Amino acid sequence: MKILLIDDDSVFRETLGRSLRKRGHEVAGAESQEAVACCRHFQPESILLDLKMPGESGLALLPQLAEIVPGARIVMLTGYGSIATALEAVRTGAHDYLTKPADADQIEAALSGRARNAGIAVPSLDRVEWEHLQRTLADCGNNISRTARLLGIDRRSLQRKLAKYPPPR
Amino acid sequence: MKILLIDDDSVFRETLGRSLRKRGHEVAGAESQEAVACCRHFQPESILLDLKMPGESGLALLPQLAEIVPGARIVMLTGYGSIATALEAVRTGAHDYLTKPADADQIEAALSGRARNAGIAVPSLDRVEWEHLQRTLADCGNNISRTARLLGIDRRSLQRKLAKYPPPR
DNA sequence: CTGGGGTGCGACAATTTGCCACATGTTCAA
DNA sequence: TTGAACATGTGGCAAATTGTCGCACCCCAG
Repeated sequence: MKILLIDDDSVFRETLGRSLRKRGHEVAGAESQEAVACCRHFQPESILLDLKMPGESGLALLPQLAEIVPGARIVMLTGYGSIATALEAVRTGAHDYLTKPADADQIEAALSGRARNAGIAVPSLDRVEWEHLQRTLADCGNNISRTARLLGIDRRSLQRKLAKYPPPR
Repeated sequence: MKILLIDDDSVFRETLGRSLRKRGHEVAGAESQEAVACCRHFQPESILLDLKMPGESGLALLPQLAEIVPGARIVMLTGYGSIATALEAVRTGAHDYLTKPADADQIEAALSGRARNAGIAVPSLDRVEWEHLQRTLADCGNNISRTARLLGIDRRSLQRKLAKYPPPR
């Protein structure tokens, strides 16, 4: 399968690209800038599109890509998910939506359009907390003080949480 | 606008129905059982469908309703929200997806297809924890031990949380 | 330059958790 | 009927987390 990875993080593109090639796919990578051109040349069957990128938002890119390769399966990827953005993505034309961290298996499944996740695993309490926290933090433009106020916890506590989880991921 | 409310909670149907009628809509309500038949007779333009119902899941009902009234706008409603279920709903044919608690304004907006969004109050961390906890607990048939295991916390801690929050709320 | 915000961090008391134990219930199958 | 397996309610305690203050430093509009 011809897959195009669009993400401004080159390390991520490389890592994921390697994994997908091992599985027998033909992979190309691109930053948001080159995305449109690259898509035109490469004519991928599947596209993995990062939602949050410095330059143009993945959401803006989506319609353009869909026009260039109408048959391609487009999957949005984002660091933290919210239902609102997921719906937004799907409405705009995405076929699926994933949140990081997503392993190569999940990504491949989504790109293939294979049904995944029959059983919706119940996330742990910590997991839920972490996701909500990340989402809110992003909404606040990484403003820790404001985030803490919104979440109703002390800034110090937020700092500690942030300092603790990140490493293990 | 002709609106059909499908939810097994009659109180909820009544309350919401009243609000929507005040806004000048023609509203009918139905339980999951009667949903299909009711839909056939009423021929609504919009349908609000509860995702989680005792009998048949809203998800199962969705395709049937869509067939009966192809032009209707179908909005899923659920007590908790997860990206996975939201996508599932949209993939199955829903036009939008809301999570309780949703006020009449939000619901009306969604049913009308108007862009809503804008001010989605950020829930506090405690609030998120509480909701996820309640939802999981319900999934486990109020089995505290199992819930605690799923959530990755100690049974004792869960008990204490349950004992603490309820009163104020 | 000054005040208002934001960030990072140390310290300490107040809470909350994790964990074990024990006494009852319930349920199901031998 | 009896026993094993599992659920629930509680008590107790050490360990971990949180809430709060305080202080130093940055940055930026006034």
